[in-house]
Parts: sequence; structure tokens; C-alpha cells
Amino acid sequence: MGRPPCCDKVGVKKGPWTPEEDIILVSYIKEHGPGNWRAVPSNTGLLRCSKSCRLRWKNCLRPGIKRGNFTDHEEKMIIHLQALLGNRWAAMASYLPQRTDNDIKNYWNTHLKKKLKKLQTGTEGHESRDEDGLSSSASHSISRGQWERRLQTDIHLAKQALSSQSSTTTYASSIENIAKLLKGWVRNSPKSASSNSAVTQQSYNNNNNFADGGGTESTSSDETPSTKADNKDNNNNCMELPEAFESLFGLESFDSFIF
DNA sequence: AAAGGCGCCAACCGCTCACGG
DNA sequence: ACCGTGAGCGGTTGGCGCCTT
Repeated sequence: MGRPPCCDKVGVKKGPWTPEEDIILVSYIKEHGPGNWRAVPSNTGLLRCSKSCRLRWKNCLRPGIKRGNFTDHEEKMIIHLQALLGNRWAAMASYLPQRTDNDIKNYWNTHLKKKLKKLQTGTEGHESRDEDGLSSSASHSISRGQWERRLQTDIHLAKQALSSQSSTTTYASSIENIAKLLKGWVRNSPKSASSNSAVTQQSYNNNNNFADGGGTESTSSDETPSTKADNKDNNNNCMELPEAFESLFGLESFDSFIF
């Protein structure tokens, strides 16, 4: 007998998460706390593998996540950290607690790599760079010790910024995360706010970007988006989402988050 | 207005690590 | 010391929306 796959390929749902699934996951974690991911699918009835649940929580639902544009300060920190740590995204994320490793990785790959490449071509021949376009260990001009001191300063500043925001990154923040996701869903689904899960999921996932003031302000409202094969198995008895939200988080939560 | 290309990001995949038996 | 299992991590991909032609 070989080693069984980490998750049963049969009966495991893949693809974008629906609001219903998010709510189930968050309410489960509210009760049991994050961890023991193996038990999550069986205990919640979610047709997702443990990895998928962990990732969804970590990258989208957990409290305190900041989305949207990176600040100059964050950008500089990432560049510093990348020079110091290499592509250790999780380690970098520990210095930027509001950002996920996935976010940092994506930002590096889509923005910073190019930015640095441009800079590199601008200063061609002045210093050697690795394949990511970085100064090799960013070293020749300043010492590692200097980098680390600079980093410590940045971390200190970041911590100050964090503590000034909220001392309690509580479970409420993940409610807020879902609310923000739902906000996009509501905007895009003026007609069918309930059991048409195909519409629900499509609109929902099209609006996962809840950047500070930078969310996708799509106003398209007339078309039912195409249904993907993956969505076929969406059940028909899903709760109306605002209701589900409110029943989980309190009667007025939904309105207060959405409006 | 339509088509194709590009950018972005959520999610998946496969590997490694950590830990308990 | 070895093995099995779950968790975590980094690389990669898929697909949607926007932009350009």
C-alpha cells in the first residue's frame, strides 16, 4: 500500500470558495480555533481538503489581513527582507503581519521583480545581481549588519503602526473579511441574492479584492455570469447569505458591515 | 466593437519539515 | 533509528478583468 494522498481526490471540491463555505469555515474556527486542519473538513462537512481550508483561512479569512496596495514602506521592507532572506515568503510575512506570504510572493513576482529589473537596466554593470534581479545579497555596498539594523528599524516602525491601529486583532476581523467579500457579492447580485449559487460564487469571487478604497467597483448587473463546471455541484439549499451571516454573527452585523 | 495580450491574484501541487509512535 | 502522518512552505497555474490594438 502506498501512501494515501493528502486528501481524497474523489469528492473533494476544488476552485474558488463560496460565501457559504467561508462562513462555515470561519464559524468553525471561531469555535475551535485554527489548527488540526485535518479534522476541519470532516467536522464541518466542507468538501475541501485540509490544505485548502488552511490556505483559505490564512490567506483570506484570518483576522488582521490587509489587502490592496502596498505602501512604500511595505515595499521597501519586502525588498530589504528579500535581500536578506531570499524567497522565504513565510518568514517575510512574519515581519509584515498584515500581509500573507502569498500576497508578498505575488507582489514580489508581479511588481517588485519588474521594478528592480528596470532599476538594474538603469544601472547596468554597476553591481552583480541574481536571477531575481536583486543585488547579490545586497551586500557589496553595505554590510549585512547594516542591513539587519535597517531592517530592525523598519520592523519597529511597522510594529508601531500596527499597535496604533488595533490592539485586538480579534475574530471580528475575519467577520469583517467575509463581510467585505459579501459586500462585493451583494453589489453584483442585485436580483438574485440567494440560492443561485452559480451567480453567487461568481460575483463573490470577482470581488475578492477589498482593498482600502480600491476594491473592484464593478457595476455590471444584468448578466448572469457563465457557470463553470466546477460550480455544478453547488447545492440548492444554501442559506440566503445575509441571513446566514446574521444568524452567525448577530442580527445587525451584516447591515452594519455592508452599509 | 471585437479580439488578443497582459496583469493580477486565489488556489493548487508537490516537496520538506516536524513530531509522535 | 525508522516510519507514518499532518502541517507548512514555495513554485506554479488557471481564470477573470482590464488594456491595447
